[in-house]
Amino acid sequence: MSKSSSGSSRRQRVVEPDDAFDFASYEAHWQKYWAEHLAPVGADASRKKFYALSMFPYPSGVLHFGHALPYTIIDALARYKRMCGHDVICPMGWDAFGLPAENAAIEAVRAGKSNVHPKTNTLANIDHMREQMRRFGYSFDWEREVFTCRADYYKWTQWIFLKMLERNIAYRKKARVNWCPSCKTVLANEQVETIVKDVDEFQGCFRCGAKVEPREIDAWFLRITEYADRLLNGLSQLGKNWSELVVSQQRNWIGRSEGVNIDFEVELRHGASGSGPLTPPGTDGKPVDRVPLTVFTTRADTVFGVTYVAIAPEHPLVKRILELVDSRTHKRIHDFIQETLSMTEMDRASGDEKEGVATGMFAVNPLNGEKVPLFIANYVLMYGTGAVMAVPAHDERDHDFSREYRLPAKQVIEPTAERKKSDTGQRVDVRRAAFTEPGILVNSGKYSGLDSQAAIAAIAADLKAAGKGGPVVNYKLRDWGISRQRYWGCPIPVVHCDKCGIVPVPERDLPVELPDDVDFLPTGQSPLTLHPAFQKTRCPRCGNEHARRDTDTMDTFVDSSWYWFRYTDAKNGEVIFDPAKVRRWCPVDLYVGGREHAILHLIYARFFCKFLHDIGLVDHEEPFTRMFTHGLIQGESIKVVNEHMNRYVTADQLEALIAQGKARAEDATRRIEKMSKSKLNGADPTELVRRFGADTVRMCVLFLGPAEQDSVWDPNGIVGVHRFIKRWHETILSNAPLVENLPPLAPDQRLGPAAKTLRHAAHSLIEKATQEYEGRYAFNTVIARCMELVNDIRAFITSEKLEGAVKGATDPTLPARHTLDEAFSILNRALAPIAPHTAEEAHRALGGRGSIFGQPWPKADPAALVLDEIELPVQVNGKVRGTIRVAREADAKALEAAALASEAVKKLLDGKQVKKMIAVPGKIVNVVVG
RNA sequence: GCGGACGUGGCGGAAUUGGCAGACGCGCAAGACUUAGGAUCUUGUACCGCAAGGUGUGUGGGUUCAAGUCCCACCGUCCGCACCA
Repeated sequence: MSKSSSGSSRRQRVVEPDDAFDFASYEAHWQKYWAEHLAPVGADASRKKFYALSMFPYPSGVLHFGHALPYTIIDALARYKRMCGHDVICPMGWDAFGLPAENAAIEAVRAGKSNVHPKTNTLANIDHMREQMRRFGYSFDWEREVFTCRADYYKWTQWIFLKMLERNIAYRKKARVNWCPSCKTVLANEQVETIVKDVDEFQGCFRCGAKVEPREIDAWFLRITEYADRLLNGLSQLGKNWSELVVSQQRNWIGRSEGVNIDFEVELRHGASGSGPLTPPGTDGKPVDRVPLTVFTTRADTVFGVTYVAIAPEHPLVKRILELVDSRTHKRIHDFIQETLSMTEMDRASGDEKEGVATGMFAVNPLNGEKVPLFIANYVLMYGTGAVMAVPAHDERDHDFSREYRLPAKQVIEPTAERKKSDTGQRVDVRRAAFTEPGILVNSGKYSGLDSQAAIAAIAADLKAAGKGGPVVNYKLRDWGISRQRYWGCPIPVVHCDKCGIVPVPERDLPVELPDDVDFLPTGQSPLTLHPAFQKTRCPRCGNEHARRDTDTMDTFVDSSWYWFRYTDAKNGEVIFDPAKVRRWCPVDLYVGGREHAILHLIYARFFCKFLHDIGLVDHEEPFTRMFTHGLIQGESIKVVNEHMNRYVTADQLEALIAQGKARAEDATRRIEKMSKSKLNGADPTELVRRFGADTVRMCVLFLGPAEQDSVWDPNGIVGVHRFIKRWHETILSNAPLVENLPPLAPDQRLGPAAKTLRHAAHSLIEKATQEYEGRYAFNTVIARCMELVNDIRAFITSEKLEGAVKGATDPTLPARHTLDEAFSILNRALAPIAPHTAEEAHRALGGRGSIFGQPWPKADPAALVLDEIELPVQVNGKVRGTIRVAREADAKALEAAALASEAVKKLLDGKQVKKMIAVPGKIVNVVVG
């Protein structure tokens, strides 16, 4: 209620900028100037390099707010680094393969439109977006531009694939994959996400949200698991230069766990029945074989508490069991497996019912010789070995399952003495709940009395010695399936030959070009299958005329896993890149991008970098020295639900509806959500650039809040920033004559107190701005300080009465004018990275030649940073009661004296005893009275 | 459940090393200029109180001369992962 009433009072107005402030023409002028005069990159190898990179976009057709923030950040920092004298590259390109273009084309074909080929569309989108970027004043190095959909790029994507094939990093296998029935293609595990719709929770496609289905399919995989440990170790080296969020998510995703493999032995019996007794010895059926069954556990210390063994429905042993069990059991197992496997692995995981079937077989515990029943259970995943030793007493999942099937729990761990003493640790009743903490072993033969950690080590060592297992490391990370049954992607450069099998396309025949004339309407099989001329080829090995090309295309994440290397040598037609150029520019010094790529793109990119390192192409292992993850700019959506309607509206529409009596304020629900067309909560950055200018929009997205935090776009908030830009511009333009052709200061001309204060403000701004641009990236605070300086400057001009005075060497205001001149120059340079057009304009207005980006970044003068006199707070008993003005270098004694002499303290002291005084020079004085 | 982030005025946020909480901006209020203002400028604006003064950074404790900041316990919000044995 209070929310909706405050909402209706907060009127949203259409704010139009002042016509007299002609930012549009000067922005256009400077954009043209930069295009013609930008200093060539890489001209001077003696300068320190800086590689500024932002994630390249998918060319969807329009630049939206999701782009404005990262590109503004990267452009501001690139411009800053150039001013600092670095040799900077800040390239841009296009992640141009992918489903949206293909889907749009399909839609258009179905709607009967023409000229909608994904290629045509994509290239048109790119031209449009490049132009939008120019309007923002982004100083990207367009001569390095890459397009993943062009053969001159994907030739090298294919080349990397061949290198991976050579090294057995790429391989083919039949696998259960996630199939998106709507996109009609395979998704990688990382591309499947949990979707909650109404009350339903299911595994859906990260792109379209459709429920994914499992499918068995022959597909190409990249052996990223081979790199699991290196990917993990690399994370710790990145340290504080990567956000903790990304690092922990990647760590989690790799999911390293150290444990022990233990070989149980299963007695296979012919005619075994799962309905038989569950306690050993199982005697139904005839023994036919004994086979090893390896389980993986992180809690080998609980091995004496095993009361059954469970295997995953996909476990290879299941087939053998089905051949042996009696017909009733066969049917039960068969039905159970059918049911379980019809779900995706992740759906299975999200269900909470633990179910399973007894096989009638028994497994022998290698450590104590006990025979325990063997189950097939839905809660066991094909992780580790796909088999677990179940310990209901010390594992919650096993405990749940054991209750369902009335299996015993046997306690083998006791809390440590220390744990028993604590308030939560004394009572352990394994019949009621599993005790999952580590502790001291009991009922565990010779291991009894050991603590968990020691027992795990001892048991692992003994198993190893006995040849029945030993320590192992497992990962959650799976190999990366890259085959996609879609058209608009990079063809996989292999040939299938009936005689030779899979044959790689020879390097000299690259690229395998994606044909244009393909019927790409989705049928469930790869569109390239329907293109006989593409598919039919000679086997490069045996010359067989009836070989077929692979008709799948690669996951587009492959394309984007190496693009930043190509930027260093984008036009090279001979090799993927000149290693010397990569040595010059890489690793990337700063990579800016969204959190949505924390695991997908960033882990693939790191993997590719390590691979290219291994084949000797690059000499570093981590591609991005610093990763900055920016927040999302969200919008406030308004949904009106009443008897007339149930839909999203804009703020203006809501107002109109209320005025017409068609809605009441309380019918509206406001929510902060990701900007989207359907929710009408978006803002079009290009439209805002037209109305307010690029500098305003650039500054505005940075002023919204700390760049790594999500923030809400407030359509009214832009006016404050726009006003500031105008004020800054106006202040410089109208006061430029005050500092025109200043004669030098004579040695005896000194700054007055106001000038010293202004100088102090200007130089501390340099310190502040430098610190932020160097790495803290709290641009909002830099902007705030610049606003303050403009306010200070204006007040200074008024208070020093600079306007009226005559200029000349004898002008008494000359020192003040010099101070003003310096403050102007500092202000302009501090703002130049963020608002480059206005900074250029201001620089030019003050008589500057060329571009402001030819100017060096200012250095703070230490002398200006210290004031002669400072104001310090005085506390009495910890509460601020007043201030004192003291000399800058006043020591503790002087501070104490000044404090005692101050009115505030005298008044409060009033005869009371001073117990203690704390005086911190330069900070504070605290008087403690009794 | 595990992991991460966060909690400060009407709002976005500042306070980086324990040292004047609320910078800067929005909004709001009053005034100036103006034919007009949704332009521009000036002033005010954490809360309670006429005031003196008091209270105040999610809650409760603690350390300290001094805590938004450090420690302990809790509450809440958001995000990610989630039967990984």
